[in-house]
Amino acid sequence: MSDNLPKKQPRTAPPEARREQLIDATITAISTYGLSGTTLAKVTAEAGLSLGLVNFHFKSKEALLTATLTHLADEHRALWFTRSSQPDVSAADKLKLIVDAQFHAKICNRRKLSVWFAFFGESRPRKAYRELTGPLDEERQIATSRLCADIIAEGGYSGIDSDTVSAMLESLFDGFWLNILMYPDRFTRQSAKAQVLSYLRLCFPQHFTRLDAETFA
Amino acid sequence: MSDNLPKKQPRTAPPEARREQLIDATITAISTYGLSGTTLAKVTAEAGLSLGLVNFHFKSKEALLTATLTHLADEHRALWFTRSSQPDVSAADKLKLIVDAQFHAKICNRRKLSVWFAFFGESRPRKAYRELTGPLDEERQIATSRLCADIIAEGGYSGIDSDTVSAMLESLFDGFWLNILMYPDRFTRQSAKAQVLSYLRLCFPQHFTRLDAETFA
Amino acid sequence: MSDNLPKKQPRTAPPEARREQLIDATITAISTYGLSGTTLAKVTAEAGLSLGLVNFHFKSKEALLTATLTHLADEHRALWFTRSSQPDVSAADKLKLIVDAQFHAKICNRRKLSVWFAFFGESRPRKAYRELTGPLDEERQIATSRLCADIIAEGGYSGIDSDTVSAMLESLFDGFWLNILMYPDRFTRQSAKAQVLSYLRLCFPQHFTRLDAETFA
Amino acid sequence: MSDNLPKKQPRTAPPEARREQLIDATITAISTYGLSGTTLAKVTAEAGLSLGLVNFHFKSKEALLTATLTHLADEHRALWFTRSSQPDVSAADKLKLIVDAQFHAKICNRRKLSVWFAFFGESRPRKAYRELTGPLDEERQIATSRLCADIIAEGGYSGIDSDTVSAMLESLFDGFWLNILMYPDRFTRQSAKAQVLSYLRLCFPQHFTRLDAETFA
DNA sequence: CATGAATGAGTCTTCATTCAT
DNA sequence: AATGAATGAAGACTCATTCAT
Repeated sequence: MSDNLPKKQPRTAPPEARREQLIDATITAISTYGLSGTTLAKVTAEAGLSLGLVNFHFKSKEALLTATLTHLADEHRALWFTRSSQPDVSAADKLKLIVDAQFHAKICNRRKLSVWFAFFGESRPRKAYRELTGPLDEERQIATSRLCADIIAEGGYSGIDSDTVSAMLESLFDGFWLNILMYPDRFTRQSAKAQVLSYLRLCFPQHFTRLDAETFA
Repeated sequence: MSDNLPKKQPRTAPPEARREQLIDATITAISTYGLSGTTLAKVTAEAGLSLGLVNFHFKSKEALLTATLTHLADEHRALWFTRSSQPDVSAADKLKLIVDAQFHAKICNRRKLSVWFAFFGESRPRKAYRELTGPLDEERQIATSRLCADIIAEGGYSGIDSDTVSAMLESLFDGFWLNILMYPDRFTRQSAKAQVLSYLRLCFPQHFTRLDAETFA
Repeated sequence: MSDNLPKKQPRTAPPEARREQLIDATITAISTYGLSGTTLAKVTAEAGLSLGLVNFHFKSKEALLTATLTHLADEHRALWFTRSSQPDVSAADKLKLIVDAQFHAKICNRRKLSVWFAFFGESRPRKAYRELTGPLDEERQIATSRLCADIIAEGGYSGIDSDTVSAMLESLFDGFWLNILMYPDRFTRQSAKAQVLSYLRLCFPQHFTRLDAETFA
Repeated sequence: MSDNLPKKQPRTAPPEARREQLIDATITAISTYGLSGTTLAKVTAEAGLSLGLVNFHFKSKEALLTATLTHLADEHRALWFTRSSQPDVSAADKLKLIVDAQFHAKICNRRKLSVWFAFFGESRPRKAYRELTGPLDEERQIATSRLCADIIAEGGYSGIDSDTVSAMLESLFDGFWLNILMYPDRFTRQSAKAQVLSYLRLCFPQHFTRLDAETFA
C-alpha cells in the first residue's frame, strides 16, 4: 500500500513537514477509500508514519480533515487569485484565467476532485465545507461577476446580466468537475474548458473568439 | 428521533409497502446523517420499525442503499421520460420539459439532492451509482442531444453543436443541483431553471423566448 | 438445497410425520453446517416447511435437537439390542453382532457420525448427551462385559478381564467412528470392523477365527 | 467470570505474551462454553483484557481459534516427538513413550480434550483441523507403525500387521480420550494407559510385561 | 395446523483516541 | 517527538422466538 522506504523521514522532522505529509496522505486516502473509509491507520500507513502521530500533530481526525480541506481550498484560491490579480490584463483575459485555473491539471484531477465531492456528499462535512470554503467560493463568484460587469460595460452588451453569467459559470465549474469525476471517458478537463469558453463566446462574442480554447490549453 | 405513533403500521404489511417505507426512511437518514452516518438503527427508528427488519426485507445494508438509489433514479427517469415522450410536443418544448423535470420540486429538493451527492462522494458508492444510474444519465444526455439536433435543423442554427449543448446541459443540471444543495440562499430551483433556459435562449433564440421561464414555473 | 417437490406434504399432516420430517432435516443440517450452524431456517428449508413450524411441533430449538439425539440413540440401541437378544445365539456371536451393529451402514455413516460428534464437541450438548444417551452407552458396555465374562468362563481364558475388554471395545468403537469421520480415506467401516474383530481374536483365540470378519461383512 | 486482579499485566506487554495469554483464555473458554459459545467478549474477559484486543493481535476470531488449535497440536507433537527421538531407546520403549505422551496430564485433561473434540464436532472447524493437524496425526501413525514393524522384526512375531496395530492405537487414543471426556468417573488417564498397554502386551508379549503400566505412570 | 413477517438480544468487527514507553 | 499496544463504543448482521393472519 505504501512504499515505505523512500518515505521514511528522520525520526524527528519539523512539525510543518509532518503536517503536509499527513495531509497529502489524507488526500490519497480519501480519493481511494472515500471519506468514511479513510481511517487514521490508512492515512499513517500511506504516509509511512506511526498511528499515534496524527493525534499528536492534529488534535483529532476531524482536525486533520479540516486541515486537508483548507489546504486544497488555499491551493485553489492561490491559483486563480494570483493569476487574475495581475495589473495589465484585460477583464476578459482575467475571466479566461479563472476558467483556466478551474480546469488546471494541478486542481482538476480525480485525486483532488474526489476530496471535494467527498465533502459535498455528507451533511457534517458539507457544513464544514460551507464554513471553511464557502467564503472563498463566494469571493470567486463576486470576482467573476465584476469581471463580467466590466466586459458588459466595455462591449455594450445588452440583455445579459453579470450575476446570471457568474452563477452559470459557478454551476458549470461544479457540473463539469462532477462529470469529469464520474465519467472521465466522456468528460475531460480540455473539453470542459472549451465548452465553458464556448459559453462565454455566446455571451460576449466580441471578447471571446474561437481560438481562445487553444490559447490556454 | 421518531414520532412513532402515527407511523405504526399493522403488524404485518405487504412486503412491498415495507420496502418502500424503509427506502423512504433511508432517504431521510442519508439526507440527515450522510451515507456513512446512516446506520440501520437510525433507518429503522425513522421508519418506526425494528432493527432486524432491514436484513429481512433487504439482504444487507448495501442492498438497501442500492434499492434506494434505484428508487430515486427510476422516479427521476419516469418524470422526464413520460413528459418528453408525448406525441404532439415540439422538440423545444420537450427540452423545456426535461429542464423542468430536473428542477421539479419532487426531484430537486434538499432531501433527495443529499442522497445523490452522497453517492457521488465516496468511491464505492460512486461505482455503484455509475453502474446503476450511469446508463440513465447517458440516455438522458442522448435524448437532449437529439432534441438539440432537431432544433438546430429546424432553426438553421449554425456554429452550434448538439453534443456540446447536451454536455453543457448535463453539467448545468449537476452544477445547479450542487449549488442548490450547498448554498440554498443564493441558488434556488426557480433561478436555476431560469438560468438554464437563458442558456438555451442564447443557443436557440428563435425557439426560446424570454417568457419561457415563467411559463413552466 | 432441498428438492421441495417430492417433499411437499398435504397442508396438514399427522404430527408424528412432521416431527420425523423435521428430525431428518435436522440431521442433514447438523452434518452439513454443524450444530451451531444449524438454524431453524435451514432446517425448515431443508424439510420444505415453513419456519414457524418448528416451534409449533417442538417447544424450542433445543427440544428439536434433543429429539434428534434421542432418535439416533434409539435407532442405534434397537439395532444392537434386538440382534443380540436372540435366544439361540452364542455369547461370541452376540458380541460379533454388537460389533457389526456399531459399524452398520445405517448407523456408521458420515451423516450420522457428524451428529454424534457434534454433541460430543460442545459442553452443553455434551451434558444433554450424557443424560439422554449415557445410560444406553453404559447398558451396552455392561452387556458386552457380560458377554465377555461368559466367553472367558467358557474358554477358560486367563489373564484377561471382561471389564477391560468391554472398556477397550467402547473406546475402539468411538475411536474408529472418529477416524472414519475425520479420515475416510484411511479408515472405513469395513476395516474398522475387521480390526475390532482382530482384537477379539487376540483376546479370545478359540472363539474368534480369521474368517469372522468376512462372515459379517 | 474472570478474577481480574491477579491477571492484570503491565499495560504494554510483548505481543507474543499477549497472544499466549489470549490463546490460554480461549482454551478455557472453549472448554467451558464450547466452540460456538466462545465469544470474544468471554475470551477477553477471561484474559482480563479489553474486547478489541483480539482483533489487534489476531486478525479475526477464526485466526484466534486456528492459533489455539495449532498451539495445542504443537504442544502435543513436541511431547511425543522429543521423547521418542532419543537415541538409546528401544523401539518398544519408544512406543510406550508415545502412549505415555498421549495420556500425559499436560495433554490429556478435560480442559484440552474439550478443545480437540470441539474442533471434531463441527464441519468447518473439522476441515480446519484436518488441514492443520491431520499431517501431525498421520506422522504419528507412521511413526508408531514403524516402531511396530521394528518390534515385529525383532520378536519374530507372526500373524500381526504393523499397520493394523498402529490404526488400532490411533483409534484407542481417540476413543479413550472421548470416554475420559464424557465419562470421567469410569475412564481415567491411568486406566486408559494401562489398557492400551495391555493391548500391546497381547500383541507383543515378549516386549511388554505386566509391569509396564506402573513403570511409566 | 400452518405461514412468514416482525422483534431484539447477542456477536464479530472496526476504529478514533489514549497513553505507557 | 514518536511509537504502537490498549481501550471501548458503535455498527452490521444473525437468528430463536413470537404472533397476526
